[in-house]
Amino acid sequence: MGVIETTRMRAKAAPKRTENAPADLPLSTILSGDCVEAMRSLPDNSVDMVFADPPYNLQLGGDLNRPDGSQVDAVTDHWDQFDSFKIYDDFTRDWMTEARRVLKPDGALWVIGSYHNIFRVGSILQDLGFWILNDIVWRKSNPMPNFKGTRFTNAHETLIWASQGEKSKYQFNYRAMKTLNDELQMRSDWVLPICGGGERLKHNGTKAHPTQKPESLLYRVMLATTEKGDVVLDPFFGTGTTGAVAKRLGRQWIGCEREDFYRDVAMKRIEKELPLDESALETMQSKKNAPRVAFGALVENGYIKPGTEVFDKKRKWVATVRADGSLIYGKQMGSIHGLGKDLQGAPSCNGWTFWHFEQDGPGGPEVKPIDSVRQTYLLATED
Amino acid sequence: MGVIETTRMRAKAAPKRTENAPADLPLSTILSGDCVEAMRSLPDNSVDMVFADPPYNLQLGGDLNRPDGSQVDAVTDHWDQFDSFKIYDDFTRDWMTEARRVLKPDGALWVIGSYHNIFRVGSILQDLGFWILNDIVWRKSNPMPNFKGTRFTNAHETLIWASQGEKSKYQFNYRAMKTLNDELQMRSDWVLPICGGGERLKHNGTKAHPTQKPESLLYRVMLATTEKGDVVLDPFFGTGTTGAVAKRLGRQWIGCEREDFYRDVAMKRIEKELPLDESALETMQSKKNAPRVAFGALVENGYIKPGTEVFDKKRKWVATVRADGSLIYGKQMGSIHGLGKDLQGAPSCNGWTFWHFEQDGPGGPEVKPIDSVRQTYLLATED
DNA sequence: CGCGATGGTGAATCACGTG
DNA sequence: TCACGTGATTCACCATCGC
Repeated sequence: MGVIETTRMRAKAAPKRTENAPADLPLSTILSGDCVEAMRSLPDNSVDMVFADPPYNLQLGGDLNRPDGSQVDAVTDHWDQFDSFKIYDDFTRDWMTEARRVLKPDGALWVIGSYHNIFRVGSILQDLGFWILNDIVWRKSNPMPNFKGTRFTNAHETLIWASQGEKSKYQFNYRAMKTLNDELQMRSDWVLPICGGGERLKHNGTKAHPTQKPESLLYRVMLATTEKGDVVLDPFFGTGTTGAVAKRLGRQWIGCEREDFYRDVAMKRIEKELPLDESALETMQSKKNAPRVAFGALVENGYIKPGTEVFDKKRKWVATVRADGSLIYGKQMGSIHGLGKDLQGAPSCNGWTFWHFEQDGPGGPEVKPIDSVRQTYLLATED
Repeated sequence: MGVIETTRMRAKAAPKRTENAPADLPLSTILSGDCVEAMRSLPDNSVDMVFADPPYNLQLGGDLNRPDGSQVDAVTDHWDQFDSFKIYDDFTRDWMTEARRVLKPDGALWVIGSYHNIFRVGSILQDLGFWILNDIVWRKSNPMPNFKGTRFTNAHETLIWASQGEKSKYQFNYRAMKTLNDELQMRSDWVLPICGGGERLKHNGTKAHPTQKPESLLYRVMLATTEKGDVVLDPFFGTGTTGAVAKRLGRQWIGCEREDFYRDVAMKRIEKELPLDESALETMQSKKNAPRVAFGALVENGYIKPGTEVFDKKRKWVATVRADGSLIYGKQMGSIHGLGKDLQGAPSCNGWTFWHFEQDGPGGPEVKPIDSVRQTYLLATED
């Protein structure tokens, strides 16, 4: 599907990720000049993530004044002026096409925008074949009020997270996000303060860049969808928030930035940044990443004896472990997963958490899921 | 600006609004058949607001099961099936063009969608010449989780509020919104629960419509951007939430709906709906222009005595008025808005209508909202 | 009547490797 | 490309029922 015919990146096995990026990548570098030209110098399929904070195409009519008469420092820099939607759309399609080429087949794109541009960006991204995974609302805890009282306070910006295609094996650190959110799934609305205070870069007393993003935003983006050592490309580098957070989190980075002044500010900023040490970078891992253990191996190795009785939480079914690691219940038999599935009449079943057994504990017999034995086995057999 | 040349509706003085709609408008009617055809029967420049909840084009894969094995009842209805983005875009452009014609020059369009369709919708709306005023995020307080742990919980939907053009004199009831939001400017992110419980329409025990919207959402939309007597058109009427809320708030409504069954359900629903009485509506109307009155001023001026007991309609909570105009309930205290909000656990609360008190009347004690005291105060202090 | 346990459900682009 | 086996995975709210 898609209006525009594209070379759809098809599903492939996720390549083994290493901390070593291709030797010809200009890591920790801010490329100068137009970002499309700059990206052309990068090889195909070479970066793990693209984070883009493109110009917003703000259409502010004249100057905006606060009630006290002071003027709002609006985004009126020359790089943000576009004569029409068409020019903005062409610009968007250009940089995004190049970003798509540089991105690995299983890499992901993040773009941030406001209602002025995000609908153009989202549509074009879909037309190019990207597959939207989530739209994320950055809900600002301290937005600028609507001084004139003519609209709702514009209190959020929108991010789009997209993979190269529907079947791509994108990276999502589910467990790390759940941990970060107090053991609840991370939602699509993030409450974060805008960039200010000491974090806001100043030059001669005024803000160095009109739309500097908070580091907390990039922190969450990278923690959620990259691994240590991954390469992050930012085509609109600005003052280098992406680079600073990447360095801190042990990710590699490449930036593109047209303005000499911003490149200067960004490089100085990133040089000052200190990387977190190894132990701090450890995040909660999903069970998906653990090596697979066959239930039969536990029986073979004596962790569970043939003849052991296993049962579900409510003891509705009590089955017996056989020497080959299969279970038997009356005349029905099967693997821990298959038998659990059949007995419940469910579409599927995780036998590791469904079946329990009794074990002697300090205060008498204890009931534990058989998964606890697997954990013990994994610890004991670690290199 | 705009890719497509359109007849831009230019700024005009807002026409004097009356409660009498053009005589040839089919008010309180659900037009049958395709919504584009149905709208063709309506005259140019005749409705004050269009609220549209079009199909989202979800593009779902196979079945989805919860961790407990139960199956998610997905939206797989034929009306949500489109073969390509191009077909969806054409569909969108068609209904929106017709809606634009029917809409008055100073009228406004509201559209709701998710990331599947909202970027297409937003782009096309801009191409047609609509001027986006806000994008509003409906943050669901109780969304469905992401059962497989593959993405962020999709916890919001997006609404776009747009005028016919940049210079249109659209309606925005700033003060009503501020009052509704505990005397803070209403923000672009609204926390509201999804439609469930007694509000969710059922047919033979199952939901009558897969995507029924909560009345609170439409309530806020209409309270913010229409006046009493305004005509609201909903091209995707479904079970008639727009009609029901319009009737309650004293707005006129016209719906379009293809499915006989939904039209039946909607008509029966709206017939049962009771309009708010004049005084309640007058109150809301007057708020827009009324000078702001602090509850504390009423206490200061003796309209309400400190120590007065105030309570919600069901008398679940009985609080006491303190000298500074704050309320106290047990150990909790706050403004009339803040305490009401906290006790209910609601995102916001209009204390003026939430809290009531007893007053001696001709036939014994009467229960009145504290807002009635504000009205008395305003009358007494007029010039 | 209150309280806890239990079960149902909502606009959802919802797994992955092996053969 | 498809079929198959393994196995990872949920939050808030409501309705019902038992005590």
